[in-house]
Amino acid sequence: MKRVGIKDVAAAAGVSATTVSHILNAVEGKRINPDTRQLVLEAAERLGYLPNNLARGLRLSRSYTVGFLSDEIATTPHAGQIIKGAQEAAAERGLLLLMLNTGNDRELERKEIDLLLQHRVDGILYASMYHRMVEVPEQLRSVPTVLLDARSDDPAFPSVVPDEEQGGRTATRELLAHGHRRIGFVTNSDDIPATSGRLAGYRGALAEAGIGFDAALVSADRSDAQGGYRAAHRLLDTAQRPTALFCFNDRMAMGAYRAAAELGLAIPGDLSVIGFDNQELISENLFPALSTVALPHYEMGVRAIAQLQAVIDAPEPAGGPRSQEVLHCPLVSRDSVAPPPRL
Amino acid sequence: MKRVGIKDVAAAAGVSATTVSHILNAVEGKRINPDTRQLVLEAAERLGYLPNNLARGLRLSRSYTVGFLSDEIATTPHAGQIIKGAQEAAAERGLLLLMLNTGNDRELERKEIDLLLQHRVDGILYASMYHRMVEVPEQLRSVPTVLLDARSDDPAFPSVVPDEEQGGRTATRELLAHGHRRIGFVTNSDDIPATSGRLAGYRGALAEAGIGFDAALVSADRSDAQGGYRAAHRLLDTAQRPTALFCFNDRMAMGAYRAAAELGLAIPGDLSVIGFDNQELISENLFPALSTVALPHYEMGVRAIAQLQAVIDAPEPAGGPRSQEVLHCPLVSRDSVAPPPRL
DNA sequence: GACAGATGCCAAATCGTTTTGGCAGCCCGT
DNA sequence: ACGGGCTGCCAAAACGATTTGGCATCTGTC
Repeated sequence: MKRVGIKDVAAAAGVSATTVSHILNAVEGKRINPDTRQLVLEAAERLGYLPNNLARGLRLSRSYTVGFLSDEIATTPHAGQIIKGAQEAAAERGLLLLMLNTGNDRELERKEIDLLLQHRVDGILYASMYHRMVEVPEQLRSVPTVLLDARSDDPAFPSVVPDEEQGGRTATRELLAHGHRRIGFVTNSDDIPATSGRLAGYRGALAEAGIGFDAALVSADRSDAQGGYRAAHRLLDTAQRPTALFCFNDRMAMGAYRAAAELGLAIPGDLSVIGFDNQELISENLFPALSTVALPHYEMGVRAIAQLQAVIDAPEPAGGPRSQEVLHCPLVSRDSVAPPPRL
Repeated sequence: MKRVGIKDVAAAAGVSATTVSHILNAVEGKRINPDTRQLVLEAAERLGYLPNNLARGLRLSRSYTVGFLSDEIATTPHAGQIIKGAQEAAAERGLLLLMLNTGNDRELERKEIDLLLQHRVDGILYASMYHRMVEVPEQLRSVPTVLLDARSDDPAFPSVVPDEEQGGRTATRELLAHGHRRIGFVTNSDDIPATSGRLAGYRGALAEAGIGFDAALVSADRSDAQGGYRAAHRLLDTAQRPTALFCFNDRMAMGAYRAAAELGLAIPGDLSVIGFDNQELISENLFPALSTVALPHYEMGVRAIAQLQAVIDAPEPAGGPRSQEVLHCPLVSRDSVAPPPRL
């Protein structure tokens, strides 16, 4: 089952392979008789000709392929949207995504990058499954690379990350807009951009509203449902309990729901809750459905490919720093936020 | 930044490209002086030689690349594990995964397959994000293809799917083993293998235990938390209410939890609940943590690659039917199942 | 009718591998 | 000293596209 090549098309159309190539690639500055063009296009169509990308790539030193290298694809459902965004944006540009994940194994990572280089990828998306600082492997200096949901100290690498601070501000403003003044922050204590950024956003929004920051309203614990449950309990068990909770993520919010239920507090009647991440599996299935702030995963994938394209097109624009893109985190309003109870 | 080629290695080692190729590929039946071999290996290492896969593929008509074509990568977090399994199994064989998703757009799918064929993939994994019957596109007949989490009426395509019936039996047996006799089944009414298979498993396990099937114990609704909530309510509001609930999936189980809470039923003290799918985001974060049956996503990815490899190695073994693999769904025991309450 | 410039096409080189079919030496037995 | 069989290597031809540098043929002008 031999595939048809350019020569088959040439033979069928009665011209040379050169001419077929010129026509199919719409080469500039080549004069082609309209009749011949028609003949060739028809022959190609009829034979179902598909150019062999390997041969093409060999000649052009271009594989039309991009490596997508991520630390852990599996741990979070977000992965899907990032990949989808990158994949669709890539496809629009005629690029295909070569997926690999390293499992945070540095040695494996080295081998995988070698594999990608063997395949002569046009560029690499170095992705993290949660927003963090990374140490970019040396090998990636030799190939166009964009950091996805990650940043490096080295400004030579473009990056695309979510705007955690704006997200935190948005969440807090949403609660303020409903009239809340005592707003608890259920957070965690990891040293990652999400933690510091969302806290900064929380404080910023309070300051805008002329509300002083009260450390007693911030409670940190593990960033899962258990942690959220405990942290929320600590805040709600106080005499002057907050009327609203901003939770670091949806999992912690899920725990806060349970704490509220135990205390007989109705959401959102007695207590408003807002989450972060928009993990639909949780936020849509909780009762009442959880208002939250979404991470722009799809958009991040799209932007990363756009950045990569830019680097590929303009390899070294003066060695200057590359674009560090920060993406907006939109509010997703559901049913867990309402005005505070009347006293 | 020219990459080093086989000729550079040859020059550095003072031999011909032919010899380098023979040595690096450990070609059989070629006599090589150990000293020369050493020399070449060192030169290759020193120069950081990486073979150009495009050139290699062109010569061998083999791209060492596999297409992963799925309908909707985004809708379910399971996707990650399938991809991970496939990716790791592929990497072990020196294969890279080319990811594409069609969004159930038949026209887009056609174009994407063409793209994969242009890239001369060695084979294609045609994946679905939930177990179902599919109509395989004609184009896939010309390239080794394996169906992943999907089946076709055409036995020419090997497939890998989960054993829904065994899963349903396993879940039900777990409840029976704890002493339950009145077991409700919270299910849905879609016409998919999961629905019929899990029901069959439920009935099978009951029969094994000598318990008659009671249609009043089966309640169908939408397959999300809302649906689970309603279906569970219907079962629990009866006079002779079941002591345990087998839920079609973890989302429905999440709804069942809420129904139980409303009725003042403690889990697992008053009511045992078991789910299906093992969506960790839910099952681990519910309180108490949800016992459930896992879909073997990772394993499915691995097996699909193994099957694909088999097809690639033995293109047409007599036109006979290909292997239809059905994978075991293991029990994941957490805290939501206990013996029934004493009357 | 001859010449210049356009027009329309093609032959051959190239990209970096693998693979086929040798070709020199060398050793050995006679 | 000579022929034969090993040993160890290499030259050249693929693979299927793109690109460079023409080369005929035609058209119009004088």
